[in-house]
Amino acid sequence: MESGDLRFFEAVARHGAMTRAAEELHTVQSNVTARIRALEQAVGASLFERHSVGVTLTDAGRRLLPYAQRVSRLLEEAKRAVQDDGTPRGRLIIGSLETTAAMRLAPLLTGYAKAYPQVELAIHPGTTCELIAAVKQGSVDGAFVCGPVLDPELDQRPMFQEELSVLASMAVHSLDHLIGAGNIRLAVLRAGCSYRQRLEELLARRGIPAPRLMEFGTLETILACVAAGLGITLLPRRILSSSQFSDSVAVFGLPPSEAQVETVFVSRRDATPSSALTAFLALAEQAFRPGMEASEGTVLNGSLLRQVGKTVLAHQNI
Amino acid sequence: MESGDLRFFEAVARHGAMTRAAEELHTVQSNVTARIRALEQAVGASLFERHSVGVTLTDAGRRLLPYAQRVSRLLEEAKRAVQDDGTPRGRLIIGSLETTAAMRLAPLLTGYAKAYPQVELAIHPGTTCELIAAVKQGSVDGAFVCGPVLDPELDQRPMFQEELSVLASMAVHSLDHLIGAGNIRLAVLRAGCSYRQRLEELLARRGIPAPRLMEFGTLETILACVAAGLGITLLPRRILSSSQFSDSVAVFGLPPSEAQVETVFVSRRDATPSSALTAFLALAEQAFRPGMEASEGTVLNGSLLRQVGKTVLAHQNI
DNA sequence: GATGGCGATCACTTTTGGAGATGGCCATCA
DNA sequence: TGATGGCCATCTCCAAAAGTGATCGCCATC
Repeated sequence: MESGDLRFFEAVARHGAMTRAAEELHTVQSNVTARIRALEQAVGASLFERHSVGVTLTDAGRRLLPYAQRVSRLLEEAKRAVQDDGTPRGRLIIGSLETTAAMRLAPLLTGYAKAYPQVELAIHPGTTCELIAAVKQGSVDGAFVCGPVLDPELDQRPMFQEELSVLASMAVHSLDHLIGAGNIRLAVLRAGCSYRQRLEELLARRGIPAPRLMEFGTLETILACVAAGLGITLLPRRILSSSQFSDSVAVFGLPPSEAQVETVFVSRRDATPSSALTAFLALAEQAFRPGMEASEGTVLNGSLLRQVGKTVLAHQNI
Repeated sequence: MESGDLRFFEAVARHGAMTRAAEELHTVQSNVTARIRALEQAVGASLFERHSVGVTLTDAGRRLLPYAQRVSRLLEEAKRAVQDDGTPRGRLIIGSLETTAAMRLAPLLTGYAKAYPQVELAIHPGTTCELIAAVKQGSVDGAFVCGPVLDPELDQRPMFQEELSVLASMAVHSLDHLIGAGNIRLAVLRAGCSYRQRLEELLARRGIPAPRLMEFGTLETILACVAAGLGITLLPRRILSSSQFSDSVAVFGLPPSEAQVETVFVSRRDATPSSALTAFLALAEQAFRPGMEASEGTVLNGSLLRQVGKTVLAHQNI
């Protein structure tokens, strides 16, 4: 069994059709057929059921599929590892909740970009769910998400606590009052947003059914709509401090048990982190957890990191 | 980069010479040279330093090597997974401390062999160190070793407690007496034996330097020599109950903190266990930890397992 | 300075993979 | 019910890749 065959296999499985897989693989259908047959012979089991239109995986095929994916990931990682001589370089894609990106990341990112100009840094926004999937699938190297994350495939490092508050228009004088009104709308960033879920749970505990949603593309729009009285939202209180709306929305604190959320940085447990990621983590931990030692496995880069760390720390409280 | 190239690479790295690697790979040297060159081109780094005699890995090569090994392991596992339809079959190699094998495994093994006649079961004896290395390397599927095992690559399941005792000849009336004598010898199974290490620590805590060793191939020889007054040893007390020497050696108990050792079953965390291994674990847990639920991930096989479980339980206290 | 071990290179052969054409199967639809 | 279209299997042909064996050069060793 060769990794090349598995690439063919994976593409066929994904498309459910050899003809379309052939296109993706830049080859012809007869070829795909032949290699799948060869693979089936090599493993001694039939992998697809052939139908008049398309193919579907057999049980054996379903067992093989995750391995095909793991092998190709591993080969990619191997290539990166060979090229990674310890100096951070190449692409580094960091996922982040939009709120985290807005409130926390700017100084860290500028510090990192300055320290490691050879790294092409990209931020990929998303919800906790989306980002966890992206990390597991390998399309981002790591992500700041709403913790705790229990997934055994993922490494989780606590970064900082956020205090969530309910935001409403200035016309709202108390949450009870609002709840009494009965016609609440939630302004959320995205349907899968973890803060939305929390807000719904929070309302549910107070006996209020899940209200209607309004989805917005950006934090600013949400705040504007909340200020205008179109709905309420749940967001880290800190988001207001860097916002023009800090004086135009009412903030309702929550009991600590409901207000405190931990933001964690997750990354694949099984993948050896690239130097670029290692350096990022070192900076992030210095920025967000200055009292802590760098965790085990974190390769420090001597004076450079410490110096950058200080820069980041100085900027942190903007 | 293809898995085939990595096989070549790994063989060359292991032999430190292309010519000898070629032999192992059933091909000629020129071929190996060519494929290594191709691989180097594919990853964009040179992997070996060529010397007049043999080759050595470059830094980049050293980074690649573990991936080469992981890829080939993964491919093998994939093959097994495809062929594994849920019915335990094929080869299952279980590592075990010799004492554990002697005292505990017989009923479990006979029960397993009866329940799953299609599995070719093999027991691979060794010390804790050796067995852990063997599990990590994949040459055994799992092993009973002396716990705790902290290795993050390994899954550890507690199985049972042993009570260690110091064994000496009947002429020895107290340990203090023995220690005073000053000319102790330790009879051990193997230099890497974890019980030997414990015994040395135990003596060290009492201010006695590491004494001379006598190595023996089998438990019976050790016991015979201890009985004959040639030395002392540290072994699970239970070993005597199934031994002809139970009346001819003196047993010295130890305080619980030193006496209690946990035997655990370790297996690779990253490898999906074969059906044969899963079934083995289910039986082992039923045999050794009858009060416990089968742990998560353990696939039970309905009535068959329960029935076999009872059989094993009935035999357990031989 | 002869020897032996080992890698690089080259010309040559064999094997494998890929391309393109064709045929068969089957669901769909007129 | 026959035409159509989508899809897979098979076959032949060709090109690329992998493998072979002979030879050369390097260098440590004796």
